Amino acid sequence: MLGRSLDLLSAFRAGEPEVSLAELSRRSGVAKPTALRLLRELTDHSFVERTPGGYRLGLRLFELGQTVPRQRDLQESAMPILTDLHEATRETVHLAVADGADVVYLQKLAVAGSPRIPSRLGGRMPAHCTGVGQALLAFGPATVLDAVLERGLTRSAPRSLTAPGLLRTRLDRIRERGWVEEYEESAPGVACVAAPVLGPDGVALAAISITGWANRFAPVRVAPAVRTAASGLSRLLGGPPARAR
Amino acid sequence: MLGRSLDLLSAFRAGEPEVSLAELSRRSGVAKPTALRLLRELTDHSFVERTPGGYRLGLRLFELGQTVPRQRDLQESAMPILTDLHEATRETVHLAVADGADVVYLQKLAVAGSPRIPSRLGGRMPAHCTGVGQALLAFGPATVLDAVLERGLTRSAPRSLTAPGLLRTRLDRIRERGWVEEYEESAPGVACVAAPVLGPDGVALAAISITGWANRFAPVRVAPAVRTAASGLSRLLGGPPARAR
DNA sequence: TCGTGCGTTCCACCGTGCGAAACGCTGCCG
DNA sequence: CGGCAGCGTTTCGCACGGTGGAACGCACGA
Repeated sequence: MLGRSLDLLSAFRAGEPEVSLAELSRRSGVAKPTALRLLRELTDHSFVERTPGGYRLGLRLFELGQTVPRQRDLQESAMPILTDLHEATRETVHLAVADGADVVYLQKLAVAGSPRIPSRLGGRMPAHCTGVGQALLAFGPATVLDAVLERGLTRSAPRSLTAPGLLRTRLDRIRERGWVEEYEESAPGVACVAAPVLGPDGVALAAISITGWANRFAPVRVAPAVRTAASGLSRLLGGPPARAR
Repeated sequence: MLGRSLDLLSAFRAGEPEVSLAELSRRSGVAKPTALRLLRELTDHSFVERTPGGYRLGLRLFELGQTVPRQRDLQESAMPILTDLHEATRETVHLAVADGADVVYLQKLAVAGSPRIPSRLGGRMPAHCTGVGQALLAFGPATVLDAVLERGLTRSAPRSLTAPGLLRTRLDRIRERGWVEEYEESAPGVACVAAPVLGPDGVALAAISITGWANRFAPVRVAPAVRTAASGLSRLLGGPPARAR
């Protein structure tokens, strides 16, 4: 019963104001009578809300979501640093962690006029085709890279890396420099600079990035700011400053 | 089974890095073997994570929490307005909605040096002793006031309103002025100005507030800015501008 | 060394969850 | 206007599966 309920919760999608019971049943594979019963119980606990046209996720999930320690602790420590970086560079700033073969965005400070990049607060993207992801692949636990290679390198943009050998070469380069310069790999026309946030054991537990239009964005110019921000956060979390040459 | 799982999820508290299985069992009333089984299944789906000393809520809940339509749609529309208000006044800004007899904070933009107020993003507080709550009580659906009166008026600060009659008088005054001036009712030394955000039917569906130290905070001075912000958001959401005399 | 409380396993004891089939309703299309 | 498709909901036969008291082994602290 629990498994089915969690399947139902996972059948909701970001950006949909409401979803019908029949559609939730189809997406989750849970039979309609069962889905109806489970959704009623989830509604009683405010995890789901009934709407005229069906159902939507409930406010209770937002409340619980805001108490997840892995997000909350990191985001609280990072916020002043991310705000400074955002004001100093006037570009979109991200904080992300690795989860399986993906990165999950714990914070995103956008800017009016900046590119409409596919990243979303609370959303996830394949690690190999984002700047923060490549920082985590290079400096994070080996399990992240294993997961990426096992799943295979999907293509998010025309210039996404899809060959494992090229990815390894790229990661070696990133380890040398200490930061990532990603160019049109997550979306066309978009460039990104990222740096890892290291924990007490010297392994990356998060990454920070700046993203902007490739045609007006000099990565070499903003890299010092990103690295300073990442080092500052590393220090706050008890780690060494980000390594570099 | 589902009810117990949701009870377990609700047994976690904000700010706790991890909780033991025994403690979760005590708080939720679920027997230890049952709690163990359910936590294992929740861990398999990433709703919960195992830690050295017990368990913590998992990143999946943060992800789902960020796709709750009622929070996401409102917060996305409000963000530019809240950011402007935050920069213009340099005080702490909140966006909240009503839920039962409480308000839930959908957004909070804090300021260095501002009072450490008990509100927390994703957190909830009794509606009657917050500025946003009083705005929602005055201009929101009657069900919110009913819920507050039914639960009774708890005291969050020495100056909290606890008499139903006084609350009604206060709400009448708020309806006349169109905005809330709350003075040390949520926490000592803290003042707040709030205004309702009206939906297409003219009923408040959210509220915006500014909070700061009472000794340096002239509510009459910042009230126009809060009301302008609330009116702007009302218009965006298809409602009339906030009423006032 | 002993006591306490932890996480975990065992197992007897009950329910309870599941989904196919069917129903009544609504909206759309010919 | 009638027929059809798909919806939300109910019924009910059919299995399992969930529950928690008791007990265990372990770790920690006094």
